[in-house]
Amino acid sequence: MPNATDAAAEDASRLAAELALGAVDSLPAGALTERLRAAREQGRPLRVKLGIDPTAPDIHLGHAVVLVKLRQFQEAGHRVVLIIGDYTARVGDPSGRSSLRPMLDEEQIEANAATFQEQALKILDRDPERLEIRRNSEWLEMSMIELLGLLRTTTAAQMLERDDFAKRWTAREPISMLELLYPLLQGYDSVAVAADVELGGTDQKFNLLLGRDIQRAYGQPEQAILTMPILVGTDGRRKMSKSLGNQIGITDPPEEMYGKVMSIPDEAMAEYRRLLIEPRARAGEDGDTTGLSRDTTGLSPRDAKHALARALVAWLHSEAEAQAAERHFDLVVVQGAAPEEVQEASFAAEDGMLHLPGLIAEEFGISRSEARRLIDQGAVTLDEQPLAAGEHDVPSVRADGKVLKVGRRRFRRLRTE
RNA sequence: GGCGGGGUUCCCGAGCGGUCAAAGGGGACGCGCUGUAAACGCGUUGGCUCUGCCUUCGGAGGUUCGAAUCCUCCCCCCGCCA
Repeated sequence: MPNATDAAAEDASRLAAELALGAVDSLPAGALTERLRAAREQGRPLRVKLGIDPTAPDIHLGHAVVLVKLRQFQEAGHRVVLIIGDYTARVGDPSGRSSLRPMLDEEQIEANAATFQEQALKILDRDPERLEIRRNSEWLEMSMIELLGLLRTTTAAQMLERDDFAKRWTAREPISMLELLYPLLQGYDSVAVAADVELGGTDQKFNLLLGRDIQRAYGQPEQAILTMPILVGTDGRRKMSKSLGNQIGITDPPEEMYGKVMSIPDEAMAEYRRLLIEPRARAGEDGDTTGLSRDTTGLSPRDAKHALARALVAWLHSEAEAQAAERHFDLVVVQGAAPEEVQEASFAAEDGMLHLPGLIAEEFGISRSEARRLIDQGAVTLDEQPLAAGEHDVPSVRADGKVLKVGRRRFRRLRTE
């Protein structure tokens, strides 16, 4: 016979399972359930922490994986504490990379922090009951004596447990003091906001767990942690990251976003869908009326990828823009035709001739040499007619009014002055 | 403090007196193919007034007919021992 307490317990564990869906790890076992139960007893929502360092100006789909999960917590009535790591960004976390990243100056961090916040709100529910945004300079701007107190919580041996540190240590590669300090500061963030749960990518596992130790040292209940898979970038192999140039920014313009999604390898589609589309479809908040984001089983890979691209653009922009982006893709990329709108470029002819390398270099910001090479490689056409190798000058009458196409996606409509 | 390794073209990395605008890989770009800006194949990848000329191999000088390669000084990075 289940009494009220048992029923509540069962409820908490069911909810925990649901919230952990899609996560790689929910640690330690049972912790999330326990935190849920404790919060319920105290009649308050969970405080779910995510820290993002504004080291790059934009949020990409890799970040979005975690943000989508946070959104799920919000939908369940909990409170997200988003920490903009304006202070930690100056330290540089090496997680998942093998070298120190450069320290950023204040100005740059400030600019990044502003756009980060704005972009995160595209995904999160901004209701102040559900969202608290903090900057860790609020508490990390601490005195030396406080810092010493923090340092006391951890040993060098503990730090060297971390995988990337251990590797670099054995390989005799440099490990900076700053990097060693980073996880402590992140852990202190958890203390400062009294986090019940902290999310992060799997590369954050060590830092997240260390946060528990630090909370304990400060006499706080320890946070449960949830690690989310690292989304692969458009190359389909390495993690999505700005510095690898394989990222899809959540504010990328519709056409660009659509194209980038279409460029991911087939094998990566399922992961994108599972981490970005399905959680929202389940929650019924993706605003999708076409059903495109739901079931793609049975579709050809091409159609499935189109559906994915469309769903993502519809999510981060709008359904109308997604449709437009799809048309643009079919027209320009698949058919290789000029887009509906082509920018004009006027030119002055000399002796009735147009010198193309000069014009191309100017219009597209490349060198004349490169422009010449493109012509010689048959990459330049006038109204679909390829220019021959060495055909660098053409009679202006042959160019006037025509659509100049350079490579696959650069177009201009030519006009004589 | 002592010893050693290193700074090369977008990135990694070879070169160690001429045949070097400089191997190889990555990336990017182009063409072909294709369901796709996937995969695969081939090609291009310093600039220019382009069968030649100019600029480039941490910086400044020097040796030489000739230097990324040798010498001097300087700047920067890294490891080891203490």
